[in-house]
Amino acid sequence: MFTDSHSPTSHVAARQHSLRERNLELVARAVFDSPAPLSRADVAAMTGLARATVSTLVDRLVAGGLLTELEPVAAARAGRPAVPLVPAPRTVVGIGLEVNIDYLGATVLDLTGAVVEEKVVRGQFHNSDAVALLTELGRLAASLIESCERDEMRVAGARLALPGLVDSGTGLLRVAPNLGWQGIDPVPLLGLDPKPVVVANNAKLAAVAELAGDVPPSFLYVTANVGIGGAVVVDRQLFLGERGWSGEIGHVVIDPNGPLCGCGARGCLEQYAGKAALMRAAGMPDDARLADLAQALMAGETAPLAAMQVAAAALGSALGDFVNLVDVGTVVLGGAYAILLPWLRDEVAIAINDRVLAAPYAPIEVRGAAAGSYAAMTGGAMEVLRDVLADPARWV
Amino acid sequence: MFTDSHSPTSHVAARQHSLRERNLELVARAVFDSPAPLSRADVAAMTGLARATVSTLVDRLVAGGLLTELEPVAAARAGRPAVPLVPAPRTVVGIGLEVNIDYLGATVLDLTGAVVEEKVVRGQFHNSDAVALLTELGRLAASLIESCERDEMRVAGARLALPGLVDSGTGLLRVAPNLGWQGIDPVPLLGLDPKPVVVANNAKLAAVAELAGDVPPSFLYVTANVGIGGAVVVDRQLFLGERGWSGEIGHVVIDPNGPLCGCGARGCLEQYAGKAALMRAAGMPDDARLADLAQALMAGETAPLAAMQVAAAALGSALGDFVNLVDVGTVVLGGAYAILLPWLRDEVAIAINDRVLAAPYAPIEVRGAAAGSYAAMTGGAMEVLRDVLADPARWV
DNA sequence: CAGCAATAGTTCATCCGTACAACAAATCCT
DNA sequence: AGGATTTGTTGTACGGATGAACTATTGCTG
Repeated sequence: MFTDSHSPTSHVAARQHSLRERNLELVARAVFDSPAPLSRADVAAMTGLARATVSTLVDRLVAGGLLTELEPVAAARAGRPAVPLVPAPRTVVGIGLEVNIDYLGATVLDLTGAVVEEKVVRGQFHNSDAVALLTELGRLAASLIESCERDEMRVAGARLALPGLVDSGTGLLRVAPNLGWQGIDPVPLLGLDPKPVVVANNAKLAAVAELAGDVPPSFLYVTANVGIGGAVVVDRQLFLGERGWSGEIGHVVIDPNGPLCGCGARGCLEQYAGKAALMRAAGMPDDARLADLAQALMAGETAPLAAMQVAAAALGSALGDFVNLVDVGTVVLGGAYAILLPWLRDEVAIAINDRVLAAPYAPIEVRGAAAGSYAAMTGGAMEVLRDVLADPARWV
Repeated sequence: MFTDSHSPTSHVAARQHSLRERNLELVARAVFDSPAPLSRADVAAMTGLARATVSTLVDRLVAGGLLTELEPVAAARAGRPAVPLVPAPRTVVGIGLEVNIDYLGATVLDLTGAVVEEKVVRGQFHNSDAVALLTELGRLAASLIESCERDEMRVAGARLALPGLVDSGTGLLRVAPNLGWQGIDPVPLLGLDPKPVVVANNAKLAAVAELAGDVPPSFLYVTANVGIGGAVVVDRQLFLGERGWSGEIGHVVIDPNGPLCGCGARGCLEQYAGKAALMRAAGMPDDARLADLAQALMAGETAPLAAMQVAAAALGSALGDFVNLVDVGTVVLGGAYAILLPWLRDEVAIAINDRVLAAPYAPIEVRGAAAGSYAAMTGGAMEVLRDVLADPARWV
């Protein structure tokens, strides 16, 4: 009755071995987290481990290709110069895959966060053939993997980002309305058998990409491509929900008497702040380009400006509910919203803070996403590398 | 950049000592979780620890008063009879305190989950004096503590449940609208200095009380007293949000053109499914008793029945949004909603499942709360004991 | 009822990983 | 040049888990 959460490791017996694993992780994290390179002595001081212990752990991480020693550089003070430790470039890599409405692609990131390779194929994938596309993406990924392994990099795994409801347990794609896909098991179609591939919703992986920048540990992420996607990040960790379906903000009720939505309900957020709704309200064709809308806005055209007001108010209302329910202090606007930020930010912030009960005590900050295009691909690769860091013992 | 969450312990060096702590926890949990008493050998089999290890750990837990050995009872098979291990009664206890709109009280629970002592004082605390009430509650708690210690029980700590916005970091009560309190630091007012007291919102602690029963590991909890409170439980753990203000479902927008709410916005859930709104819609005085409403409903009176329809639809809509954002498969209705369950459950379930995008793949279950009155007090005491179990090393 | 099989719990030598202290290495300062 | 200072390494000690052997206590069987 008094038992709380069983984290993956918490119901497993702790052996001597576990100490090593945990301290390996601790040391690796210390180096990866630090803005400047650390020495063994620095790590010892930060972690509280003995210098001797840190030394053996670091040696192991270096041998395993997770860390690299730089040339010792004399400090401005007395004493033996320290050996700077940094994440190892181009040894272990993670792969991010994505199918979106107008492109598919793959990116390879190494432990330094550098893009080792990236390939993107543009197209129009509205109502597309899942088997064909995923096979193509699989081939693309396979060529990247081969290239990596030729250069003696170890591929830690891959994450596939899809714009739909993905079951986090089984990896099944329940439905991706904008692709016209449903009931698909995407992993086998990629044909990357020996490599572990995990599937997730693209908004969630895009949110992970924000963690590379200067973002608070907890935030809500909202993005618009064709649909509206959302994600919850708590303490730098994705909050997926029971089955990976959290953050579905697109169909929050704005007005029970509002326009009919594709989902069957009335007055969903998507009918106010979705891309199509936005374009229509701005007096432009549904599939107009975002750049055209931005241009019209900069030109000061009234219909587009009014459309943004409506969208911002709706978005703010939905996000206000979101914050009331989840309580995080920051909202990050990504995708199309990041581009339209100048016309959204203040209005959204006002609407949110109007609705959030706790706002008087701690106002909610609204900001734009830092990660650029292909954020989901990047975030996916990052997630793979986060897993490596969470259990470095597997890789040394 | 690839760093994920730092749980309280995860950035601390693991020493030999940590092994002991973790395995103590593991063994304690195994015994506490098991429906039937376990032997040392059973625990060893379940945890994967060696029998020798389990023996020393169990000895320590028994010596520390967390576990008790029952009389060996011969099994129906060959072999030396096992010594059954069970949670120790009346050794270590947790205290739950609560101030609510019509009562204040304290309860003492031991590790078996039994109520050791409980005291409740009824009253009308709408717009009450915080200092006086908390002083009174403190005195009441002190007498319970004294009584416990006279009987050689160790008091592990206390949780104070308040119907308002509590800052989980500092323990400050920002505002409790129905008590008429704001900007209060409640802990010093209790005057229980040496004992650690943690403050939390009462809906959240009431949700914890549900964990004693047969409830799925993740659920949303909604309760109505005067205001509407909510909580998120994920994997048997309270999800508090960044500052402890999660689950504030009472002011989710139901209709932007709806009635004006005390919070300043329009069409909040509280205006449809709050106790006062409900009574008014039923044609009864705002402060009518719940039993009267239930009786009217059982008598089949039309106005009350219609009121329930409206409330259920609103509640379902808000909960639908909630589930879309947080993704859990179960909703538990507590407080007044538990009593009104027969007139709420089906309507709420239909409304939720109408709105939840993922419902076709996994319908949302709506159920009533199992914990009775004073659920927050009970949940608070349970939380204290959960902390004991999370770190038994501190108590042996 | 004696002897054997089976199961629970304990004892002890061993292994593994961290800690501490002493030491070697490499620099700055005077 | 020599002391001070800091880094990294080496070797011994210690704490905790382990597995095998051992004791304790039962049921089963002839």
